Amino acid sequence: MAKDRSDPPRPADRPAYEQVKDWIRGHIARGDWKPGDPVPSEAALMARFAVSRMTAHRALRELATEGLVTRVQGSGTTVAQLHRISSRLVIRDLHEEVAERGHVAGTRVLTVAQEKAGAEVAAALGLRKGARVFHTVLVHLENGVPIQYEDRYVNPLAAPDYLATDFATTSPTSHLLRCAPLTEASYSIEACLPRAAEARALAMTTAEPCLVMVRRTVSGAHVASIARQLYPASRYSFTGAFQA
Amino acid sequence: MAKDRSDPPRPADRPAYEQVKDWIRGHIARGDWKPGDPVPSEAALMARFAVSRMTAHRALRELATEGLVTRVQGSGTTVAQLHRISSRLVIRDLHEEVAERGHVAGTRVLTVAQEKAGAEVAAALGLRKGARVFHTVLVHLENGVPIQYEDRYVNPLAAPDYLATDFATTSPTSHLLRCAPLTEASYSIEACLPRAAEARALAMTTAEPCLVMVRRTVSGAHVASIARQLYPASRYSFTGAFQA
DNA sequence: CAGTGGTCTAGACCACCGA
DNA sequence: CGGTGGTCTAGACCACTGG
Repeated sequence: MAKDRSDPPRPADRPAYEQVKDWIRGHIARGDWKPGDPVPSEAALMARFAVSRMTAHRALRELATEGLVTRVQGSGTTVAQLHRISSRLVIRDLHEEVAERGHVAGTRVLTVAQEKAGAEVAAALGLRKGARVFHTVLVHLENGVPIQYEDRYVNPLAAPDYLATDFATTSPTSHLLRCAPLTEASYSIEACLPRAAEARALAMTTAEPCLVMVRRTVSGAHVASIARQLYPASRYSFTGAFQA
Repeated sequence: MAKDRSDPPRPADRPAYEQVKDWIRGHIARGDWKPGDPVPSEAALMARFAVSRMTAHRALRELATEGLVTRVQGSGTTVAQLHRISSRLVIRDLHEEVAERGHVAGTRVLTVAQEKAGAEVAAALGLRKGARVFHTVLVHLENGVPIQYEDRYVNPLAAPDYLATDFATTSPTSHLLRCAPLTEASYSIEACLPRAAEARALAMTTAEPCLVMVRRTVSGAHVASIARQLYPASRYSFTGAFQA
C-alpha cells in the first residue's frame, strides 16, 4: 500500500525508466522546469540515457498518469500546468483501520430491519417507493469509544442475504464487497450537528459537530447501498498525503 | 481529468491493451473472479488475444497500479483482496472551481502581514520561534457569498514576494504553486464550530458547523505554507466519485 | 514536411516462487 | 526445475502537430 520511501535510491539496480523519471522529477521539483516548459522528447531521452524508445516512453507515460507532465501527440511533452494537490482518498473498512492502530474494534447494533422504502431512499437506490429494503444502524467503537454512527440502506437485489450478517464481527462494507463487487461509488464529505439520538449513541452533545461521509455504491446494474456515516469531529478526521 | 465514460467502447480502434483490461475488468466486476482468484497469466493472455507479451504485460501492470489486481513475481496475478473504494481527492484552486460553475469568484482581504512566528507556527514551518513569517487571512466569495475563510502562514524562504501578491485577483494557492513548485503535501479534513470572528466573516452563527481543511505544503527543502480553511457546512462539501 | 507521441511486436535476460 | 512476472531492446507503423 505505502510506497517505501525509506531507502533512498539504491543506485545501481534501480530500473532505467525509474532513473529517467527521477531525473525529470528532480528538474521539476527543483524549479528548473516551470509549468508549461517543454520536457525532453523521447528521442532526446533515448540519447541522453542510452535507452530504447519504449523505456523513455514508459517514463514519460507514467509521469503523465501521475499528473506531473502533459503530453500532446504531435506536439510534445510539457510540465503540467498546476501540480494539483491530489491524493488518493482511500475509503477503508473502519475495523481494519482500527486494528491497524493496534486498537480494539467493536460494534453496537441498533437496528437490523427490513422496511418499505420511503420516497427518498427508493429514489437513491433506484427502486419503486414502498419496495422492500434492508436497513441497519450501527455504532462502531474503537477501544470501547464510539467513533462512527452508520445509517445504511441496502438494495436486496444486490445483497439478498445482507440481514443474515453477524454485524458484531463483519462490517457491512466487507459483506457488501464480498457479495456485490464494486463497480462505482460516489461520496460526499460534509459537516453537521448530530440529531439527539445520534448524539446519544455517539456519547456526545448535539452542540458538537460531526464529520459526515455520505456514500452511494453501485454494483453492476444495481445501486447496492447508500450510507450516512457520522464521526464525532473531536475523535476523527480524514487525512491524506501527497508526493511527487 | 475525468475519464470519458460517455461513448461505450468504440470497438475497433480501442488499443489492444485496453481491450485486455476491459475483458479482465468485466470478469471482476461481474463477479466471475472473486478477490484472491487467479487472473490469467501474461502467457495465457498472449494466446487468448493474440498479442505480444509486452501488451499483455502492460494491461496487467496498469490494472495493478489501479489497484484491481495484485501481482507477485514468480507467483502470479490475482484479483485484489478488497476493491477498496479509493478515489482521487483533488485539491483545487477555489477560484477555478467557482469559475467552472459559472459563478463569480471574489476575495475579501482581512489580514496581510509580516509577523514573528509563535511556537506552533514556527514548528509547523520548520523555523525558529520568533522567525519572520507571512500571514494572510482571506475570505473567498462565490457570487458574493462567503464560502471559505482561509488563515495561512507562509515561509518567506519559499515565497519571498508573497506579500506583494494582489490577493483580490490571485489566490495564495496559485501564487505559491508558481513560485514554489510543490513536492509534498499533507492534509486533514475536520469539522469544527467557528470562532466568533470567523463566523462573522463567513456570515454564519457560531452554532453552525464548518468543514475544515488543514494543509501543509512542502517545496523542496522548505515547508512552504500551512493553511487552515473553513467552509460553512451549509454551503460546501467535498465530493468525489470512483469507478473501476 | 519533420518531429512528436501512441501503439505494437518478437525476442531477450533476469529474479523469483513453488513443486 | 518450469512458470511467473520485471525489465529492456530494436525496430515498426500510425496519427497528430506544427511550420
